[in-house]
Amino acid sequence: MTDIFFNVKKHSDHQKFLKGMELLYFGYRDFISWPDDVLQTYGFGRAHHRILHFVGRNPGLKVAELLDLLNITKQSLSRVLSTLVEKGHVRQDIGSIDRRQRLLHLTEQGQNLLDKITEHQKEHMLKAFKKAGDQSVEGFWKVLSALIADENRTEILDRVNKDMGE
Amino acid sequence: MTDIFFNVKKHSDHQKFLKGMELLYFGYRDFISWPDDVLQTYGFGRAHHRILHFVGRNPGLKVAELLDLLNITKQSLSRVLSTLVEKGHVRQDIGSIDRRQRLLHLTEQGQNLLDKITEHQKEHMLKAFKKAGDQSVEGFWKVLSALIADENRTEILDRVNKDMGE
DNA sequence: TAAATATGTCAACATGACTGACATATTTTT
DNA sequence: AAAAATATGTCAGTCATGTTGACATATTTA
Repeated sequence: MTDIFFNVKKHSDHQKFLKGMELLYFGYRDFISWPDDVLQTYGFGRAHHRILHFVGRNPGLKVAELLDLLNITKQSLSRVLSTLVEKGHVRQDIGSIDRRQRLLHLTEQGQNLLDKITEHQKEHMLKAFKKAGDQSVEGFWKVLSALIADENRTEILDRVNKDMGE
Repeated sequence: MTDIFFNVKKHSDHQKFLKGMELLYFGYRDFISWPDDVLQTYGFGRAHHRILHFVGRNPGLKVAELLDLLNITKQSLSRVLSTLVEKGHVRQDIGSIDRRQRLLHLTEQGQNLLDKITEHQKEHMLKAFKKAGDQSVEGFWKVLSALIADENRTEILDRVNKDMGE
């Protein structure tokens, strides 16, 4: 990579912004599209992947917590979650303290599917991390954290950092 | 920010991947949603914003080049582009050498709209950059560049780096 | 003159989001 | 004990943005 293009001091504020948003757009677009083919073979889409991921990361997550985390409506969640439950990838346990609650877990089948979906995406991201270098990865995390809306940041960072960096 | 959570050496590969993808998801989601309200007052969406942006960045862009850059179909582009042309934000010039081509430019009105849409998003991103620090911004750019699919990277980086870092 | 190319349009479909209202089951409050 | 509140699910309709495949016009190239 031509280092001059990554030298922040040779960029005006406007140029920094343009480069930031364009790289974010293309990097995100390409990264997020990686699992599309695998998802499609199961009749699933990106929203299904998202549910599988966050339920896997937070076993016992309540439906209301998931709605809040993903910032989507009940209808949006229900449409996708129902399919995952029906097909046996997610199971809903009744809350032991509050039996109205539905606590979400991946089934073994769901975990296997998630692993399969994630496999190449993980490989791709780790390869990108290796190429960019450890310090760049730390910077990447810092900028992204700072891009998260103030009102969401604390909760999101708590969840993202769960069980790591200790 | 608690530095320990950004210490890459205290993360396994799996943890690096999880943190990367989750921060990318939330950072992108929140950042991209900023202009939604302004867009909506014009009856526009994110796809309109995208067209305005890339046409503004590449005056004289051919329709086919835009299709290739955004990796979408003619139908998708046409639906959105037509509206922008009809409402006077984009104009199509006939190519002087090849009169079949349509060369896209923002009108003054379109540039004004783009400036308005972009204003708070830019402020937000620059604020995030300031918070994270110059070295983090360089890392951010490097990781995102490496996340772009191999087959897209050269062309995208050429366009992104146009007129900057010299 | 025929073939190829650049672009536009059409209708139908898919995915994933939203609104607003209504429903059941359970817990909490009165 | 009854009413109110809460957790979740469902419904129908709507919207944004993507795709497919076919067909069209205008222009350039062979």
